Amino acid sequence: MLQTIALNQPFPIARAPVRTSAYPRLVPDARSAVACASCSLQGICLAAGLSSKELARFDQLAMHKRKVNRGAALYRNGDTFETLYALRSGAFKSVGISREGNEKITGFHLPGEMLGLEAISPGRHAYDAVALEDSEVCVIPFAELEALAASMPALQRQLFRALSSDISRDQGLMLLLGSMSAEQRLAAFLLSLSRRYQRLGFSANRFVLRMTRDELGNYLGITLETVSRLMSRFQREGLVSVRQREIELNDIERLMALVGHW
Amino acid sequence: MLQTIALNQPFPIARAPVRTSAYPRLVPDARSAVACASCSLQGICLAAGLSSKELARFDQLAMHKRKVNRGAALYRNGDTFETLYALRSGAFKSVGISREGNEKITGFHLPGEMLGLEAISPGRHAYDAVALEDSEVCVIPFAELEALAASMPALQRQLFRALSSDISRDQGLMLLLGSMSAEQRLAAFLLSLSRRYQRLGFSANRFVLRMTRDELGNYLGITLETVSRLMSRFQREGLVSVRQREIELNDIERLMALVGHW
DNA sequence: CGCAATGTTGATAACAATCAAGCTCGGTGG
DNA sequence: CCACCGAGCTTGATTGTTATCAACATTGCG
Repeated sequence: MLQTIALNQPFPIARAPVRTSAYPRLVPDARSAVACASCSLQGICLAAGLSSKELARFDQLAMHKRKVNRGAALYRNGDTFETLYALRSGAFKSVGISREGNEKITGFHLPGEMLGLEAISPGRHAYDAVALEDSEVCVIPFAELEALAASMPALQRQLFRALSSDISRDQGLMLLLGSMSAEQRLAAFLLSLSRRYQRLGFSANRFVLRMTRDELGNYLGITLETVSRLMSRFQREGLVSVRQREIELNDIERLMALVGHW
Repeated sequence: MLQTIALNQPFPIARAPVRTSAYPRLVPDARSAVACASCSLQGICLAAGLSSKELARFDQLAMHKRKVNRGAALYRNGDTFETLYALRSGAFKSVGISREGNEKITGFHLPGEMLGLEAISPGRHAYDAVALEDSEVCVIPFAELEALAASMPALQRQLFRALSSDISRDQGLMLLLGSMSAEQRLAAFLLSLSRRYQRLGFSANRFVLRMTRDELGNYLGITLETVSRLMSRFQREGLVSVRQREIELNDIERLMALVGHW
């Protein structure tokens, strides 16, 4: 049975341990509901806006769940694309790998988000999706989803929305990578995480990073040392409180000012 | 009547003038065909893969064309989203503008590409689409497109593909912005343009940039001075021949080596 | 013909990367 | 239970890339 954690408090406050595995997993819905109808992410995932009758049919399709352990891949670069995934609990990173072995992280994924959308067109995955902690996804066969969408306008629309918002998200990151200083990038990242956790029902100003400094820097296009220095500086200046991966945002206003209202 | 230009030779070779307006527009199909059936971009745009009967219905939908003069906007940040656009001729940039007035270019668009996809989910445009030269687009009302897609699997699939490949494209740019040196960014950009022109039936190693150094640098996340210096250096090293916006790639192999096989 | 926009090149400065050392914490094994 | 080990994190010193500031060149247009 899954451990219950209180909302608005995604990590224990007193003397919390540091290692990732020591933090409670990111589980928006403590009850391990199997049906979409009783899933806490219903309003966020593809199922949003479906009538109860439609939801039942969609449920059929997304019935199959899959657990992915920390460090394991949901899919890998080169795999043929057959299914989309909806993240139920846990967290993932998307990683591109060059022939030289350089890794580049293009995204972090929280519960309620779809994985695999970028592979529809080429028909193959171009990235690895690696679990940052023990996670669970709903498996959604794409061919059947397509067929269902054709007869269910609300679902078709949700799919378009999901794809479109992936594009928006990426363009936001492009702004970040292409025109912000290291300081602005980190501030923007913390603010964006804050919003995402809030949407999931967690606190907007206290959360636990799911990734290492190395992964974070990789994603932001800066080195892990720079991330570390900036965290320290933000703390010195009273913007945040940092204890390893536990983050508390103390002055969201000033963080936004740093980013400069992009 | 539109001016005819030879394929594989998108700019005149001898003593070409510099200003954009002096170059012939980017017009893959010299005949100003109105129907999709006779459009040279048929294999590239949404209409790809439709039967002739389906094409006729789609044609109805995309019948309306719109001309946009150089410097004018097709849509602006904040506009409500109602239609998608397929670029027939010319070129666009997508520009995000912050409250401080900083501009950030998130994409350049060539004929055959769709504009407006990122606005589906929020229902409003988050960027300006500005014509880099006199251009023409097909106007596609989204609500009707959605309805048509529901009854036309091939079209639905094309829409999914278009959305998905936008995501891929953005992620490619994120790799570029997040983990490449200025030199690698420019090389990668030139190679990517080369591929895109080739797909349109133009030469892969001779083309004309549609944007200023400023816009190019903005897009790549580097300054216009750096762009200029790198162009000069690439030329000194025999990688390319540059005369203002006319580019000839002399050593694609070495350019690819620079980028490092991302 | 001269002006405004665009592009090139040089000198200097700033930011972030790299290299390097040491610290913290949690897991592991004696 | 304690000591040690290693992954992850922090901090400092130095270097290098690219931004910034500045001057000048080119070209197309009015």
